[in-house]
Amino acid sequence: MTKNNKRENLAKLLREKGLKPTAQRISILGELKKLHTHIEAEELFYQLRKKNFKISLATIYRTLERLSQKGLIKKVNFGDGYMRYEINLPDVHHDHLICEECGKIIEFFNPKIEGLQNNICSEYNFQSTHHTMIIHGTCEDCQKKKEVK
Amino acid sequence: MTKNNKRENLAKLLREKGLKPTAQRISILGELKKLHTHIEAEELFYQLRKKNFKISLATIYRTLERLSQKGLIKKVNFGDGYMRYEINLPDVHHDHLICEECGKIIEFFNPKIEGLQNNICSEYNFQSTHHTMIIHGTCEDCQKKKEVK
DNA sequence: TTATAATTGAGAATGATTCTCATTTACAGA
DNA sequence: TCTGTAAATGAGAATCATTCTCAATTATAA
Repeated sequence: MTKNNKRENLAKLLREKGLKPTAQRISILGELKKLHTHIEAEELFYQLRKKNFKISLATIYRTLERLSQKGLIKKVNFGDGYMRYEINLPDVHHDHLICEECGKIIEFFNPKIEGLQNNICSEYNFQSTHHTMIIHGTCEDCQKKKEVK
Repeated sequence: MTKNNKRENLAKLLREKGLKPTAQRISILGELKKLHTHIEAEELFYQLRKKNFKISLATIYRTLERLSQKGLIKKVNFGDGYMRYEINLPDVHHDHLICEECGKIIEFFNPKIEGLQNNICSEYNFQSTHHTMIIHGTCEDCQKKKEVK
C-alpha cells in the first residue's frame, strides 16, 4: 500500500466517525496504528516532531481525547501519573501485568475473564462499556535478579 | 471499647508496622477504619478538620502514602484524576464497577477472578502482589433514567 | 471561490500531589 | 524525669501532566 493510500484510509476512518481528517489527526492515528502498543502523550509528541510533523502538545491531547471518545483508540491508566493511549482493535482486547521493579508492562488476554465480567454485570444490572484489569507484582526477570542478590 | 482503647489499638497497629504512632497518623487511620470505603485526600482533610483535628494536607498525603506502603490501607485509582484510599481488610478484597453517568462506585467480589489471576500469573511466571479491576459502564438507575427520556 | 464553523498553536492556567525547610514531637538512653 | 536526636509535621512554594484561552488557520458546504 502506498503512503497516499494509507493516508486516505485513515482519512476515511476519521470521516466515518464524524471527525474532520486533518493532517494532525491523520499523523496521530497513523503513528498509533504503527506502534500498536501504548504510548504517553508527550512521548507521542516527540516521536511526531522527530519525523518533522508540525503539531502542538495541546492538539495531541485534544486529538487523543476525541479519538478515544470515538472508540478509535483506548485510554489506559496504569496509575503512575500519566495516561497512555493505544490503537483500539476491537477484537483484540487485552489486560496488563505491570512489574513494580522495572516498570515492564506485559499484555495478556483471558477469555474467561470476559465471561466473568458478564456474570458480574448481570448480577448488578450494570451495562458495561469496557473494563481494565491490572495485576501488579514482579516479573520473571526481576525475580531472578532478586534471587541472585 | 473506650475512645482511649481504640487509640491504643491504632497506635499498636502503627508500631507493629514500624511507624511512630503520632496523633495525625492515628486520626487518619481511625477515620479510614470508621469509613471502610474509599475517600480522596482532600475530602479526608476536610473531614478531619471539621472534627477539630489539626493536620495539614501535606501530612495527609505523606501519611496515606506510608500507610499504603505498609499495607494498612489501599490506594485505588479510578482514572478520574485523583487517588482514593481505603482501609485494607486483607480477607475482604473487592473490585469496582464505576457508572460513567453518575459516578457511583459499586464494590463487588468474585472468587473466580482471583483464581484466574493465579492462572495468568503462573503462565507468565509473574509474582503478583495485588490487582485492580474496574468495569466501566452505566448503573441500573441511570439506565432507567435514560429509558424515560 | 467564499463563508463559516471546526481545528490548531502557543503559551497561560489549573489542580492534584510532592517538595522544602524551619519547627515540633516521640522516645531511647542517662 | 530530663535530654538529645532522628523522625514527623505545617505552611506554603514547586512540580508537572493536562486543560483552557483566544487569535490564526483550515476543511468543506454552498
